[in-house]
Amino acid sequence: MAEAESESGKPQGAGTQTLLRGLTLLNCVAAGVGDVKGIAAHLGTPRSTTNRMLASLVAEGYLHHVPYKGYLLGPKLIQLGMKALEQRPLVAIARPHIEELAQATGDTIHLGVEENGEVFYLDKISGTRGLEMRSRTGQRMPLASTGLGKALMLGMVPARWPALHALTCPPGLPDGRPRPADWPEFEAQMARYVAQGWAMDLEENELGIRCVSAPVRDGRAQVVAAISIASAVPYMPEDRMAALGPLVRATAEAISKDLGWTAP
Amino acid sequence: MAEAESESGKPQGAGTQTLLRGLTLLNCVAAGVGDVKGIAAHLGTPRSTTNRMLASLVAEGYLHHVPYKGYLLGPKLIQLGMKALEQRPLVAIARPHIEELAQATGDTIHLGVEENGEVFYLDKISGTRGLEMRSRTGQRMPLASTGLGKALMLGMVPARWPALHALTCPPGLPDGRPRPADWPEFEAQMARYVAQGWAMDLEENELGIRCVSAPVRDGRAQVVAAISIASAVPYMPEDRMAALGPLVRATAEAISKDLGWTAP
DNA sequence: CCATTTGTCCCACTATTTGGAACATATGAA
DNA sequence: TTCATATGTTCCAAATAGTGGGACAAATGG
Repeated sequence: MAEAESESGKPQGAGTQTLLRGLTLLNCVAAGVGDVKGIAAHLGTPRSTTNRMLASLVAEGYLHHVPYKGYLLGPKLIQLGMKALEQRPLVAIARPHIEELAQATGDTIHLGVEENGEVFYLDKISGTRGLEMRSRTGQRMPLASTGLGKALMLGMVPARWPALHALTCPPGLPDGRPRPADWPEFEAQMARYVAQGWAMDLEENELGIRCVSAPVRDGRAQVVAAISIASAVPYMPEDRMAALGPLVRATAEAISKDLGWTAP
Repeated sequence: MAEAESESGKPQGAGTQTLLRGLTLLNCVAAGVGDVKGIAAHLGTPRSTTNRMLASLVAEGYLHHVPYKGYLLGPKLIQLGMKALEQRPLVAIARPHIEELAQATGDTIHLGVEENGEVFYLDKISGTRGLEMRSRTGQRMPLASTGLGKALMLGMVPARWPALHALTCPPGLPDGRPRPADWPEFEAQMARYVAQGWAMDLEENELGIRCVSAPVRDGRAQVVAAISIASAVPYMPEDRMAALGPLVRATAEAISKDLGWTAP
């Protein structure tokens, strides 16, 4: 079984084939592939091997099994996921701050970090305005089109901006879809955001949704996360955004202080 | 390596040692054991094997690694956990529990969620007492007059109760129709239900039908559903309801645990 | 500075996993 | 009903994937 080896002879994740296969299987099911045949196809394993793993995962509660119907992610994964959130000190530390912010604004608050060139949503407090945002904890989004993402980009060297911007706006993208400004203007905006210490998202990720955001720094002054206040356009006129900017920034700095950061 | 085999000679999760070990490892970390030595001890594996698995899990994002500090659950688990919540086939999960409850009581069992200020029936198991209830899966009912609804209301801020109560009892409602108690008394009842963790419906929705109910919570301790035991008055004297209360509650909590909820 | 714990390699041995095959059962469409 | 297909279940010889001991370097924390 010739496995993919990158260039030199290092067999990436060697010595744990069964484990990695099982985890890939879980991702398969997470992606919505719930039938044995489909799973076996994705994994490249024969039916007998696939069934053996499925049975074990079901027995341990990592999968749900509806006989002759299909497989779904099980309760044990919910438990693990929740624990994973709890264990992130960032989430625990930021909670009280973003709760206060949610209270004060009535809008939806997000907490996220950068991961592999994307935003990773770590926490969300839904606003009290009745409207529900599509965003979800555990979700990923592009950096350049989201408020959170732009705040995270404020902590990177500007040299990385073009690539990230391009990644969000691939050439030949159909019109009519929300997207960030084109490059030269995008760069100008970012420069302004750096200067003021907070960023904006003007319906660039989702039509009708605007937000203001700010970066969170750790003890080494590195940007490690970002928070944002998001709401529907009617609740987010220009002047309100201008007023909220310093507020997100202050909250982000409060969190940063809890992480050991000290104001310059 | 004598593995635990339950009673007869069937080796429980055979053919997936590495996978199950890896998952046990994740649970280890979830339980707060973040050092290699501790993990190896819990698993009963030598350092070399333990490290190999750890490295793979870190590489795939299932664990966080702070070198020479320890291991924490990783972002991939947050993703999977959230997906699991989305996929949560409430009905499938609750089924075995409510079937058991139906078996034990012989009464009609309902499973429902809140939707737009109403109860939405997701599942129903008819009782074995010969009488058939009008309720149907997919049906909607008021919150304040049904057992399910009141259990769902237990998870809301009490500030929402008056509106929901009023919605069920519009002014000028003709007499003789079943209805919940008038406001001050209704509130007193709800307070008692909150305290005991389960609710009652005394022919408030349908004459001749009484039921006891309890809320079901998810991993975030949010009330996401409710279950109820319903039957005709002759089968539901006061003292039986008092006895069934703790039973519905226990069943509801069993379902909650399957959804990732942990007892406070 | 020392005592521990950890990260990283190596490698011979074998227990663990593999995957083909055959059969029983359930599902859904005709 | 029938059929065609997908699924659940078991077996077993082969060999590969995983094991675990050991030796070394590096980092930690007192």
